[in-house]
Amino acid sequence: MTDPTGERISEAEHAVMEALWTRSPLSAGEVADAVMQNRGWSLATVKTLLSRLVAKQAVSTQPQGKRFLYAPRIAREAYLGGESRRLVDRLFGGSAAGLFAHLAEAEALSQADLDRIASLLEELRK
Amino acid sequence: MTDPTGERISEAEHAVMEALWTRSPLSAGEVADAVMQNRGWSLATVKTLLSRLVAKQAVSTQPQGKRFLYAPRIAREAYLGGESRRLVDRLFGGSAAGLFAHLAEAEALSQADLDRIASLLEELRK
DNA sequence: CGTTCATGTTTACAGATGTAGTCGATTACA
DNA sequence: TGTAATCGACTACATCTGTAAACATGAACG
Repeated sequence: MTDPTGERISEAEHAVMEALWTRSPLSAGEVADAVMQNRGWSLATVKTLLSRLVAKQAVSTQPQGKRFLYAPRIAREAYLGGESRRLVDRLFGGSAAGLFAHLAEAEALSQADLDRIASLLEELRK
Repeated sequence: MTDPTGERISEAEHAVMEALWTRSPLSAGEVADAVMQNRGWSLATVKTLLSRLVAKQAVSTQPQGKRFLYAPRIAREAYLGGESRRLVDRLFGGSAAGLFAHLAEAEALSQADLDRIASLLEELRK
């Protein structure tokens, strides 16, 4: 529902989504400003990405005078969930614990991560 | 190190890698047999994917008579690590705990996941 | 020895992606 | 009111991906 068509959002498009999740609605120019700080894109590129996102129904437009204001149509949470699940399914046979175990073994977990996870766990099991 | 060039492995290519991680070295035909069970690929497709993986230095070849035997050049662990890290970096600002929190909130964690993670945690903090 | 089978190599081709330029309409400023 | 700055739409184009056919060649079999 939050992802009507299930169309995939590409890496570059995702950067644009992040801008819109941070603040919206925004005009194309504003999105470009926000995004150009990290990626070095030209305004033209940002406009293309916005069009594609609109086509994918991931972003909605609302006319303001003669311009458009763009806003996300899919929630960040839903996107994160989809991507996370896809990874867990593809690489760890759907087991989130598998992913966790892997991160643990690879020592990819900081002490802060461990503390935070421990407290979340406690929450969940209470 | 285990990924000399850092060339990305695509989704389809990954399926071939899984076959080789399961058993190797294998001839192209054997890979095709293994992989065709899940994906419905033709032998031609598998051969293309193998070539691309060889080009990407993700798979090595060793001549056997007139044909090649293919084997993974990058360890599965390294691949999983790379992909997991990429996701965590891109979507959760590098915080594995962020990913965990998300999975937890999305109720994407089964009781088994929780138990397993709890015991892993205990291990780690001991 | 000729024919078929398996294989690696080459070529193909449509769709997705990254990155951007051009153009016509509009708006806002001088 | 003329002119420059904006903006959306369209076009461009190289690369990557998914999917596969065609071809050449050597091997195995009859």
